Amino acid sequence: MTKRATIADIAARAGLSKGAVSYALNGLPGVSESTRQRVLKLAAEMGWRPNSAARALSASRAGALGLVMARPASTLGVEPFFMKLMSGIENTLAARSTALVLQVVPDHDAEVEAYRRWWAERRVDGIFLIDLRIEDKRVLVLEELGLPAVVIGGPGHHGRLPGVRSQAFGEVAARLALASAVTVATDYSPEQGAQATRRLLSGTPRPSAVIYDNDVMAVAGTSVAHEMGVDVPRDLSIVAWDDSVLCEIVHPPLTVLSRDIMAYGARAAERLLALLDGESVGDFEDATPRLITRGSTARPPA
Amino acid sequence: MTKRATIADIAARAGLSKGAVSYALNGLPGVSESTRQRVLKLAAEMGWRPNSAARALSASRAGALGLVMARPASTLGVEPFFMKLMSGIENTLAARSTALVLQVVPDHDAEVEAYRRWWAERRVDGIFLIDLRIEDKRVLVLEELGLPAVVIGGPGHHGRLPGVRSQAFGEVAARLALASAVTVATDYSPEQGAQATRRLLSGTPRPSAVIYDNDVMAVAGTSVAHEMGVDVPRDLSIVAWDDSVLCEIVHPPLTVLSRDIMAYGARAAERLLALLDGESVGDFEDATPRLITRGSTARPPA
DNA sequence: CTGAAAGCGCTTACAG
DNA sequence: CTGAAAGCGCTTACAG
Repeated sequence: MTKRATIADIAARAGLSKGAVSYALNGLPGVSESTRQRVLKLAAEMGWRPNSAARALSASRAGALGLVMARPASTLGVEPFFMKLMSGIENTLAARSTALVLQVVPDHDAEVEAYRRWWAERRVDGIFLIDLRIEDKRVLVLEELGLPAVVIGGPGHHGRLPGVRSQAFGEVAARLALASAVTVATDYSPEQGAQATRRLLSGTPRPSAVIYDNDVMAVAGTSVAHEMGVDVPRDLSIVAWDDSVLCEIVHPPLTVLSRDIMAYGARAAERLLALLDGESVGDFEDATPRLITRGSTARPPA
Repeated sequence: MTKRATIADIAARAGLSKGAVSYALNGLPGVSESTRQRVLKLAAEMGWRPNSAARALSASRAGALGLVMARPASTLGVEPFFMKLMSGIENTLAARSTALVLQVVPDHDAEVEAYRRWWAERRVDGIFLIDLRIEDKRVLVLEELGLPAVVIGGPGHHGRLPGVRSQAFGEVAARLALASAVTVATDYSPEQGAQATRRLLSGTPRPSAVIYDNDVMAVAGTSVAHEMGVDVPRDLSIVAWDDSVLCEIVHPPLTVLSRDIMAYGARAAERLLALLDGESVGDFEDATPRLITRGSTARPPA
């Protein structure tokens, strides 16, 4: 096992004090440009990287950010959204030598517990908060603890207020003079997606189109249509909100609203880092979705 | 923002030295049972938790384990395997106050870079290594760095030697006197799964059954069969290795080989923790899969 | 059984 | 522009 270089090692080699080396390494004023260059070169040669614990202890910051996913075990991992989000966050953090600490818990109570523990242990400097609800108790806890947080709209919760979308849906339906426009609430699981579809397709009048709030429900709904002998897209158009490979591989491939989720995660990470640097960051917009037309949508028969 | 309690605070309240409090808190010999109880009670009252940085610095261990996923951005998140695995790992770690640090990178080179960085920064005490190949360079790097690791078989790489399965497949085929038993290599993406299926179904004799090494390929393959007018399961039986909601929601629902991935992750975490405690842990077996028969398999017509 | 002290590897005022 | 020193909150020999 190789040996790790410390600031003391660099100081000894450079004939400087540890303090001077620290200033040089951190780009702080107080050392001449020539010494700084010399120190930087030595540090690179010796493969020096700051000991995260030592820096965290002395600088009172963990150098890590936290993300808790509250999800029942059964639905875990069915939404590609989260892996992509994490990847986006993570790319940005790595460039700033900040770690992402992840915890998966069954519900919001456990999530709050995780925040309290992280705070008490000084594990993380800030939090990515997902699936925000109205009057969310998690927000209160984070404020009480003084843990900076950035809110990320998850699948199905695009931005801060889920209700906004149902309202917009209603308004557009009215503007287009649709005969009817129904919103059905689900828990985003394929089971409930299938069930809601079955109910809708059994009613009269039968809808000519359904928009699903995630990819798994859309795929489940497509399957239900098949079973019931409803042809997609001739008798029923289907749109999935948030694309994924799933939507491409089913038959017919689904028309989707697609967002660049990795970019979204990256922007959220930049936001949180800026917040920690003391910059005041306003609310930020969700990624704007793009419509990708595939095989599941068609003009209804006249 | 509430104030964090430190060992010094407890010591002051208890009228003890910091050292004594530390011994009491860590269950070390050297304090009377009554003082220990008193200290424990005080600590709980004051909501004390060890400062992770301080403990890491003095004890020379990070209190965190790392998992790097090397995946091209495009296929990220399509396999539910990883979220479940992380969740299993994570549950076990949380109980031992150990954090899971995650990094997503595009390839193995970047993965190795991440290990070096983590090592230099003392970010993690050990590594969960996934998708092991034969003569994997990552193993060498981890050994060189002295970073303990536990190998986890990922989707498609069940255990240490992918090749073992093709061989077993051939042997069983011979034993059952099958006319032919072909193995096609893919990159586990739905695209290649679809492509391989198309090729197989266009050949003569057309196979009566296909076993896919993950869920997405199986779903893609089912779609291809539909397109080509091959009825599943009458003309073609399909089995997916590793269950997921996907397999349940497509039409017909797929017969699968299912493993309890969360439990598998939990066991891997126990292994790695034991390794760090200096116990010698042997190789451990992959989770044994269970066959769940659904609608995609049938006896071929005589 | 307990206390006083050094040390982990950094950062950061404070003197020179 | 640079050096010596204290401190972050723990752990851990070492004396008593």
